[in-house]
Amino acid sequence: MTKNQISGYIDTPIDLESSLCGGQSFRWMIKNKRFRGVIRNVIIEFQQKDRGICWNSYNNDDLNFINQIIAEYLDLNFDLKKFSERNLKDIAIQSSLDKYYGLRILNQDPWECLVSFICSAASNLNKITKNVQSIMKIGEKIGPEEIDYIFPSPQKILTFGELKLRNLGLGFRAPYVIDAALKIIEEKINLQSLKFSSYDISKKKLMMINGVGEKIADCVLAFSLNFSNAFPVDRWVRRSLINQYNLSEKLNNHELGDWARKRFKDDGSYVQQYLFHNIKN
DNA sequence: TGGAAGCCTGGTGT
DNA sequence: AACACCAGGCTTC
Repeated sequence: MTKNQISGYIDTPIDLESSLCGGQSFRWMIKNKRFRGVIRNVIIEFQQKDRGICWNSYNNDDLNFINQIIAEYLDLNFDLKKFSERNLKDIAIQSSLDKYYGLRILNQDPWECLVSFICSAASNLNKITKNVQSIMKIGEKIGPEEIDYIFPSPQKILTFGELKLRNLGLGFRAPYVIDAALKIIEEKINLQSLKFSSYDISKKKLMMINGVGEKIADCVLAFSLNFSNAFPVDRWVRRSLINQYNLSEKLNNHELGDWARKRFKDDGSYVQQYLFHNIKN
């Protein structure tokens, strides 16, 4: 038997709290200042340490692989310093950077991300987390902790059924999750392939799913499909845009999103998260 | 074609 | 204590 447990250190500013538990992902558990979760079937723990973070993996000891999936998940190729420099004159972005420097856009599994944000409709962080974590437990348990599950496949969720999803507390969102699972099983949508389509086409495809409108589609595009120009507009970001950039209350969320995508381009997803955190907390 | 009601349900405020 | 009201949105009318 191998030990299966390895660790490492990443010397880059990463704010674990805002990145992992700030509303992009809902499956990280904090215990003794350690953030535990599952990335690509590998159980990982992160902890803030000195200028960066340290990590442990528990069911995989392939160092190259772990380094690679962590770098991908935490978007380590994105240069926050340059991001800040590009937006030096933007007071709203700078004031948020002061507080949340190290907040990063995650690269999550698209299926898990899609289900999570379908659950987010008219909900709140606590409730979404409960919903997502109970769905997660439909999947395979791979470790001793409460959080150590592989997120269930579309087929598994479909088999589990709408009624039981309702009973987990999803409410009116349950049939939406089922519709998403169905469209993926029937290959009407291939989430992985969306990475290689344009922003507009990928977004339209996602919005074919019942319960997925512009906001949820943008979240999935930004937080799991690597579309850095995606800019989800919820009521908080709406308020932030109107206040900080002096925009009219009369603009609807679609128009605000268009405005932001034009203005921030490939910084969009980062700008959105920084504005979101700054207005919420 | 825009705008508001309705949807599940847990949490918060009164 | 019980009750209204709302929440990181979408669909329907």
